[in-house]
Amino acid sequence: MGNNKDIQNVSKATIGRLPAYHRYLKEKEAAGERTISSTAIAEELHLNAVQVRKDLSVISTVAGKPKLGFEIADLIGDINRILGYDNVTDAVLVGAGGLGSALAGYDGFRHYGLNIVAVFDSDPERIDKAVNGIRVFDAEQIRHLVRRLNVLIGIICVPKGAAQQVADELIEGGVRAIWNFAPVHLNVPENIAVKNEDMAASLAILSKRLAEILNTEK
Amino acid sequence: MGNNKDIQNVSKATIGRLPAYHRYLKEKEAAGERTISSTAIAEELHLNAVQVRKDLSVISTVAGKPKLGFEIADLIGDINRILGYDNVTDAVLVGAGGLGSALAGYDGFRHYGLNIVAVFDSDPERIDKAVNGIRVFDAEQIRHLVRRLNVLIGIICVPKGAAQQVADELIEGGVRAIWNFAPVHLNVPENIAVKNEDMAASLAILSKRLAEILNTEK
DNA sequence: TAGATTGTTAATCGATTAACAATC
DNA sequence: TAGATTGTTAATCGATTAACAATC
Repeated sequence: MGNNKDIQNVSKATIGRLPAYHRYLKEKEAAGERTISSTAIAEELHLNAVQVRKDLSVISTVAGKPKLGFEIADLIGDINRILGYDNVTDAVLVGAGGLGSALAGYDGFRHYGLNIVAVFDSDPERIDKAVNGIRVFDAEQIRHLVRRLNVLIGIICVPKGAAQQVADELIEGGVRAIWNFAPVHLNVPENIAVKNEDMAASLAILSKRLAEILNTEK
Repeated sequence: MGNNKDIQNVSKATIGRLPAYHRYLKEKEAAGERTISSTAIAEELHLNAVQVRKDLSVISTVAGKPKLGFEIADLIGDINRILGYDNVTDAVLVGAGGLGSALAGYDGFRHYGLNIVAVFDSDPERIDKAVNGIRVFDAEQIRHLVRRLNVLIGIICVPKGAAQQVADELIEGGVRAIWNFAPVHLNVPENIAVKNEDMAASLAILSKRLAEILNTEK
């Protein structure tokens, strides 16, 4: 049903900017500041001030004050609540290769409310070892363990040939959201959320901007 | 000034979809198919067929044929050319930690025309070792080596506290595009392209979709 | 008070989708 | 030929930005 100020009533574009606001606000808070204006945020993050104000109006429970701006602590609290940063969500990660191990080893996810409870791999060399203190299980166990641990989020870091099958098994186990780092499109039922981390797409967009910049110089 | 069919005349949204088309077309080509319809692509990638057709019309040099569709080989060639997949661009990577090493170790970048020629780190333990056959240099050398190697793209995989300084040094060395994996906003001159790989933003968007899905079920 | 800053309505922009004629 | 499919114009949608009144 949902609170008026919850994640569902916030546009995808705004949601995507909230983590950047959060980081900046945390920085300012650590520096001892108490209030901040939309203008200041916009300037720092190279955004339009009206856009920042609109974003904040959608998520903030405490209005800003003309001349003063917003209470930093209030805004941080609002973003924490909307993005679920203060309640932990469990996830499993499949694929203990380079990227998978790096992600499992990244403690920063905790700040985003994400807790990786198990890692899976099919290589006997890796099974039963640990990555950053998280045990690596046999990939055969995915369905079984995901169900038992009642996990809703799965992170896929396997080579592209294995990704679809891993996705199927995660879903069979009960996962409802997949964060996919493998360079393939996954076919999943429509009641499953997928977010592709498409490095090739990012690189393409960077290349376009580079081409534009180099071109305007001539 | 630029060909009519080049990266600059293609919208950002379209550019972001090209890598997915490319992967799918390669798959079909490997399976021995010769032609493909926009409908088939749209169905597989869960896109709108008109959107696919429009994307293809912007990038293709050879028109599709009613009833038949497009020549797969032609489309692959067009995307290769537009995204620069068949000419190699050199890049350097800074930060040989978990994520940096994983990226340096990912040979898939070669297919995207990206060639990492040097890695930098400030940890003496890592300097002069190699990651995936790429030598790790002292981060002190960034400016010097980037200039000597004439590299235009820098990839940042250092902890957030070090990212801004690394960016500054890369730019001083002559880098014009930065692919930033550190969770910080970088301040750079406006003639420098930056693409932030913001994991927190991706996770936030995935969480939103998950919340929606779970909610419609009740 | 004067002016910086908020919050909102309206205008603009870019991207997606619908409708449909052209054609192999 | 009939029908699947392309290519394009117009309509819609979502997000950004401009304009401006409200207010601390």
